[in-house]
Amino acid sequence: MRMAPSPSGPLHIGHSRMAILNDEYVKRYGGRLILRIEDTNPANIDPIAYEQIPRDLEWLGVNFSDLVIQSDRMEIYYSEAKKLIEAGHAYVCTCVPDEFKRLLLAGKACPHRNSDPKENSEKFSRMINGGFKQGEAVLVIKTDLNHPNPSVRDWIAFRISEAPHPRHGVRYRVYPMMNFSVAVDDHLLGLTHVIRGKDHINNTEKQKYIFKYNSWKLPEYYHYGLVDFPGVILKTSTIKKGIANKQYTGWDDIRLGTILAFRKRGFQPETFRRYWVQSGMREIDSEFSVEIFNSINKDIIDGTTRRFFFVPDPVAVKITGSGDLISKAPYHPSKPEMGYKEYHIGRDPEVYISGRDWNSLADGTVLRLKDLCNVEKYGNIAKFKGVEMTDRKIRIVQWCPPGSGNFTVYHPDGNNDTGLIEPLAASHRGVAQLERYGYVNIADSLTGYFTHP
RNA sequence: GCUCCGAUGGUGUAGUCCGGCCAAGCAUAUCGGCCUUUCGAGCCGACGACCCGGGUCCAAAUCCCGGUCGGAGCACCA
Repeated sequence: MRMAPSPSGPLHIGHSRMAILNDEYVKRYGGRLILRIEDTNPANIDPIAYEQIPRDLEWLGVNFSDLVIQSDRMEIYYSEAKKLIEAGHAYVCTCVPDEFKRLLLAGKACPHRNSDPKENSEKFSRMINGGFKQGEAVLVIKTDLNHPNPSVRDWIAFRISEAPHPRHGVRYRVYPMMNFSVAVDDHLLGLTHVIRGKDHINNTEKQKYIFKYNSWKLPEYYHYGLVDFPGVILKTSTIKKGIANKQYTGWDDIRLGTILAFRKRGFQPETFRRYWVQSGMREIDSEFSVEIFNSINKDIIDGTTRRFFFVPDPVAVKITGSGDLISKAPYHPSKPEMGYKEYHIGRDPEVYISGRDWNSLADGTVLRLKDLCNVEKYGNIAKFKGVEMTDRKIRIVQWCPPGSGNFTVYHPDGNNDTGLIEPLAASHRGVAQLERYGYVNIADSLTGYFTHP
């Protein structure tokens, strides 16, 4: 099995399906999993990817047994190409690109198609040695000029790219196209099964010619359907542009669909795995369900997540007529073993309640400050009405004690909420449930990232 | 346009290869109820689907044909 991302940037949630499906297959049935970085287009490489892709995979719990970098295997591709040229299965074409296309669409041979292997070998060497400029010559694999799908007809295997390569600089100028290097590597690395997206079905057709010409054994191919991620920003070029012009803070900006962003929001690796395993390998296209993804994550974290109070849009409220007030509550309502939080806030304290609650209540309404006491609202005064829970039907709200710090929660839709957070939460790190608000990854005493409701 | 692929409730899926045990399972969402000092979690219940039309067959979500809709690819990206 193998995963073959292009190193145009860190992995995003779309890649995670490919990685997890392959990994899951190996975990269940045995075998090896190769991470093959496909960096054969020097113009579209972000060096950060060489480091970050393995890190993303590690975080996802995907264990690969080998790491292969295609640009380190150029000599192999060259020698495989020469073999095909000598066998008469490939030729160097120096037509202008438009002419080449026109002929193929018409199902006609280009004038170079029948040149003899010797001449082609020589021209290919000239390509490698700099005898042609970018765009002047390509190596083409002969297939079938009458193939019903025009894109499968004689396809390009190598082209010249003068862009410097982040790993090799200007050492190479002739790079294999994905269909060539993929076919060669899939065979040479001993691949028995290939799982990849349905968008590669046509590529599989093309790659089969390489296997046929070499009499190589074909792997089993599986193509899963495409997933639409509504509203999720995945496109590498968009992200890069956004980072460059400061619209995004980086690859881990929580508005993005990168693995880094989900991680920052407090999603668990296991969530990705469960989601993609549940989605299966059907060839049907589908829409990513944030709802289900969130629900899986909640299921995983709810039982171990501490509860805290966050008060967005706070208003100060003076409690009158109370004795010394003490609030003591478990960090998790059904897990007392997780410990308790406790505040001693004295007599007639000033506390903070969300304006969203307080302002929606009429004077004279009795409400309960959770784990503290009942009060009756009068303007900005809360008349103390006892600490005992007497009526379960009244509104129960979260509140913050004196001394609570400012806190901002950033949401993936770009909005944020500011307010106060209770002192014990400000020193907590990681995902917590902010009661009646949602799950939030507390990054520091001032900042949290919204996970999901 | 051409080539290929697909179609199960709001959403994600199981079942389709080898027709009957599918008057269609699960999850999520929604709605009720219970429980709970969170609008969280848990428990119970309800709602809700085999794209359409033909055919084969004792029997079709499952096989065949036609249609419709949707998707992918279409050449110096991976």
